[in-house]
Amino acid sequence: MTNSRDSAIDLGLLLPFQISQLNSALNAQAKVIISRYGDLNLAQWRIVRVIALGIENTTTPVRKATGIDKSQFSKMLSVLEKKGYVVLHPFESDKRQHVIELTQKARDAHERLGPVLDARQQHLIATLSEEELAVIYKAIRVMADAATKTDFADPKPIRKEE
Amino acid sequence: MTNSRDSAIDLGLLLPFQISQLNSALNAQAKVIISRYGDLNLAQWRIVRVIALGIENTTTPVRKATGIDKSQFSKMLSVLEKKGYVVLHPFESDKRQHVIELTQKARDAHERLGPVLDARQQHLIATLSEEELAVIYKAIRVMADAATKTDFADPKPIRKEE
DNA sequence: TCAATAAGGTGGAAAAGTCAACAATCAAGT
DNA sequence: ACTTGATTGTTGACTTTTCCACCTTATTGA
Repeated sequence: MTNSRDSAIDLGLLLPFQISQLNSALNAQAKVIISRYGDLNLAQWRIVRVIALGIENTTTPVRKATGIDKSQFSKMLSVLEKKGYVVLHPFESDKRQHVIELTQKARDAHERLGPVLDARQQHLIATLSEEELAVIYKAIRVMADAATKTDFADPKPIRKEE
Repeated sequence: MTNSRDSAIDLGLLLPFQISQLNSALNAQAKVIISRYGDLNLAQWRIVRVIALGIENTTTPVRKATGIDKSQFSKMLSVLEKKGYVVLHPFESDKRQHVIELTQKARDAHERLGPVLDARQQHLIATLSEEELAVIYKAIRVMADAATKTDFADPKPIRKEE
């Protein structure tokens, strides 16, 4: 399990499969690292990070930036509030939304964890060149776009019995 | 949700995050396609496929090839057995394991779905060149390997309070 | 042969994620 | 101002996934 030679990644199988495997490994790694530095889970950490980086600070944009389902986002946000990582303020421009403000606790957590995760990112891409990274970013965009279609080449229209 | 422009994929954020997003999109796509052709879920389908392709046919190697957690693997396998996709035989070389045999039903399912998923794969990589694909496969290997470490560069040895 | 250790499988609990219904709000037109 | 339709966030039920502790089988080494 800790050795990639055991996994299907070396079997030359299909790409989505390999990406799934890679994602699992990355998730597990992130989870271990994050839990070592506090009591946030991955989703919660991502919310904190998006806000700490100043990317967004109101609910809907943060939710979309993190890619979290709105149901889970609502739950995670209330957990963050309970644990004292965020304070929610009314958002005057749209009273359905909230402005999310990080507490000192959240900023501290971000300052401790951020560098560690940056180091991890460096570690992940250490052996890849700029050009290769550019290819990867492009491929992610292309495939994410292609993944939105489910009705492409059906070899046969299919009538099945069960 | 169906439009990648709304997601973090365009935000230039960290790689693991983007991979996670991509994986979600691919999963959702695969789920739709597979459910259209039968009553298997992704994990079950992968088990069937690994066996149908003749890669492995005993429990532990199949489990490792599919990358599924051993607990879930056990459950999925018994579901497959109940639904009549596989028959389990004792494995004389190691009585803890089983030999997994596909039924005709499973082979039929594989013959129907395989080509569809091949078409999907083609669709996903349609705009990528051979060289780019090679880079991607390499990057997946490299990152999957790098993801097995959790104790690399700690910027500071860290003494934390909680 | 007999412990001791490792590996596989199982089942239950916990966590994460999904889905559908609902109320509040907004935007746009009338 | 009023109505209609869409968006947002919340909640609770439900499903899926992940984690963990236990038991059985193998393997190793006295």
